Amino acid sequence: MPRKPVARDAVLDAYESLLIEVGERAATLDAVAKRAGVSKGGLLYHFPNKEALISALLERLDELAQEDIEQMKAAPDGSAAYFIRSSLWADTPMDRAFVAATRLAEVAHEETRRRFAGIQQQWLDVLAEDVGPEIAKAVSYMGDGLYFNAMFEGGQGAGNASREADVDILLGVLDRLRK
Amino acid sequence: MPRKPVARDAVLDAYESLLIEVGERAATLDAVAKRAGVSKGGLLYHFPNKEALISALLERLDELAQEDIEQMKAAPDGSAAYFIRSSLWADTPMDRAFVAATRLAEVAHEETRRRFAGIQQQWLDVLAEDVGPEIAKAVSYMGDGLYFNAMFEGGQGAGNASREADVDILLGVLDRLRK
DNA sequence: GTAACTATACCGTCTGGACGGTACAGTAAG
DNA sequence: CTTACTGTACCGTCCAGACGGTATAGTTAC
Repeated sequence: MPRKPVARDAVLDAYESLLIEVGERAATLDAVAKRAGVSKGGLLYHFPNKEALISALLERLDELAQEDIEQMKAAPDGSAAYFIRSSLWADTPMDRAFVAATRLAEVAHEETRRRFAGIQQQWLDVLAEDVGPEIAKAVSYMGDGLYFNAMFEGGQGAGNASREADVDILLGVLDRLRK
Repeated sequence: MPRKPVARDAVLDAYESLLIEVGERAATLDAVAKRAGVSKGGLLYHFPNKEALISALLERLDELAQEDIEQMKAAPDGSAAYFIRSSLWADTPMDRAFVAATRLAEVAHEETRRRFAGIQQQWLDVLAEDVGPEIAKAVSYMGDGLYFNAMFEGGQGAGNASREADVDILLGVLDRLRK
């Protein structure tokens, strides 16, 4: 069999990084190829057009989201606590895929928006099992807020320490609500 | 005296609308001029370049934010409740300016990000006076979450009715926290 | 086992179109 | 006469995508 397509993953990773760090506008095919250490021709060999690149990213997001939801269900201190903790930017594969996709949703990319809605609904369902539908909503919005802020920091922000403190505060608030 | 510069505001409004509906990428100068019913030459008469257009938008945002914070302080049922209610997308001038500016922050526009951080801090301070620093954080993140979702609906979303119900839920949760 | 061939995994260059911005001549209203 | 535009023509740059070429790994045939 022929050699493995090492470039494919490199390109996807590079696209993700650029979306996070410099936004959709600057994540051009040239920039992606350069960051991935691949020629533009090579990039287009794997992804015939930009839409294909986006599709692959969304595919990856879906996979990671499914894994995440499994872990959430199995979390020892409840899915709500897990959810809040995991909404903090921690540079995990899931975080990266999520924030990268956020950039696309912002640019009014319909397919991306639909995927997001789906994932959010799944999260909400799992949360509701843990804390009931009302608190689930509150927790869900807090998590979104955390992501909203992570967006503005464009990757490993300086405000990481203070955000960690915020997560502890939110977990405290959650405890108060549980009673 | 010469006639008033009616085109200036029309251009700003158009830019705002396009940012909200189709994102930063598609909000080109040509598109803005067309939406505003103004020639491109006319647009560039008022705003010599795109950066000037952005500055004017941020100026408008700051003005509206100051007004909003005043109203928040004066809210009869407390600033936290006011904040949650006002975080729902209601197509107010403030909402429009805020979400439009969000689009720019996403594209890593530094000045916009700085302005956002400032406004958020002011909100947080006012909230803390009402409900204390911990709950203020929770409320602040819930509000951000609400905006985060408004972004994805790109203006008057279909999910408006269900979002209104969510606001009621969040207000209920807030009441539980207040005790 | 080696020559002929095929498929995969790339590289590098080019082009057509869009976009930001300039320039400038003209017009209409106060 | 000035302000507030319209309209068009144009330039430089950037970008998505097309295209032609190359290297190498497996496959078949003898």
